[in-house]
Amino acid sequence: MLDPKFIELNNELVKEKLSSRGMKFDLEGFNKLVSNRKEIIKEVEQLESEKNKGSKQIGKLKREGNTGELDALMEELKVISEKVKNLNEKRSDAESELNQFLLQIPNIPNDSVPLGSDENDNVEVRKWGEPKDFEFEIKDHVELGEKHDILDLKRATKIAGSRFALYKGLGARLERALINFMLDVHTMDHGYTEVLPPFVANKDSFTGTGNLPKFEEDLFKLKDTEYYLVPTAEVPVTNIHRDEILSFEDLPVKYVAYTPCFRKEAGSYGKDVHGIMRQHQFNKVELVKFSKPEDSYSELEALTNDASRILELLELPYRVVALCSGDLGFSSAKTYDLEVWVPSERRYREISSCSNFGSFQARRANIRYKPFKEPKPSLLHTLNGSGVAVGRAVIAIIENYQQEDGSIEIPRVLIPYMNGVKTIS
RNA sequence: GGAGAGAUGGCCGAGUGGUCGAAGGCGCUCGAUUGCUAAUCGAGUAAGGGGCUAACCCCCCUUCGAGGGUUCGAAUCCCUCUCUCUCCGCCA
Repeated sequence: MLDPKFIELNNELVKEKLSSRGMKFDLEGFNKLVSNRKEIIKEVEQLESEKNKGSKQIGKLKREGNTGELDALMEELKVISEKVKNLNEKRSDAESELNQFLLQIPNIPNDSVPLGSDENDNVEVRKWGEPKDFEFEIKDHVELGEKHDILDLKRATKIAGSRFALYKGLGARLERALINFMLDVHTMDHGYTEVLPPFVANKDSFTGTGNLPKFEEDLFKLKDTEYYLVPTAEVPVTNIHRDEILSFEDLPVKYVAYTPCFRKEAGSYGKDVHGIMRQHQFNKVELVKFSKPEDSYSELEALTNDASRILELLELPYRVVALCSGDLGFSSAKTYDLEVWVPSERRYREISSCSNFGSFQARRANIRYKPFKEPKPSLLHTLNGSGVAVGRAVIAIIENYQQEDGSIEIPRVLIPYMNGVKTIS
């Protein structure tokens, strides 16, 4: 959520920035809502002040035993009280209208974000590793997965439906090995604190991170409850500190969490129907940071590096892409995508998305910190990124590490996590 | 699932219709003092919103788990909900 005061003071900038991400900002509507709210507040507060004074007066008169003017005063206050009641209803209407308006508005892109309208305008920042030249006919992860009986998509469909996976044997172990490997690297080398959060969260949490109210159709809601399955660990982990005030000394706070992620993938019909690229349920190791505002962009660079290091250790070719304004996620001020090389598609595919949300989520979720030597708490900045998506890492490993005989080598760093298994054959 | 108790400021905790935004304590900040990481004394110490302002000061409103109600007036009375704790039952 944007700061209404900031919008008031910078409405041209806001308009321009939002249009860079393809959104038309209704300035007139906004101004109307704001001034409407202020007017009502002024009026109601004046009446309340009158009411309070009168009530105090009554208390005083009663104590003094002076009952002469009581009835008249009480009658008068009754009228005021009625007015206040009515106005307060108007006030809460005005405030929730403004709130609803603000909740629909995406974050403002940072100045460093390249301008553009869609993913074709994203900018490649750097590349690591070389896509391998295979001297034989390669197979995709589905074919290889079935061949070695490590991936059983047919039976997954029987159990649940399409877009679900059943890992078996060394496939299941590979998934688990990756999770443990990633958690170890981020906790031991990168200084993150491991958390294991609930896999469901409530409405307040989803509103805090910006998934609600706008994106309810992407979520699995549990029937007859207020719970939703988490689409990413970002939701429960960012909400760890909702409605809290942290000390500047504690910042940055860095968490890493493994969770499964549940997404309806509404609107992606026909996209990535083959294999496990796009699932209703997938595993992910997520990095989340709470940072001082002045540090958040350097923290974003660091976070992106922490995520890329996983790919480097796995020796998977990847590139880093800066999302353009038009492709930016709703809550994000700046995003880098990490894209891993997928041989069967002969292109890079997203495996991690690292974002700085500025104070956008912090305002919604009311996460603040006490700055050094300043009495008033202020909003901190939140960041997160996948470190990395486990299912897609499995695809990348299976395909990039395939051998001519159809066997799959295990990346060196994973062998200890695979109990010494070096090849799937 | 059954029975009971509770939720107050950063923390602990008093407060059952008006002088309560809230005693007292801890913590923290500042000052004084003692020859030395401590003790003692004094002062200060919630958040959000609105107005004024260049900014501060100041003024006003709201907030005692959340939401409603009664009342001129609610931390205090009534209703609903959420959460926590204790006992019993069940259980990975």
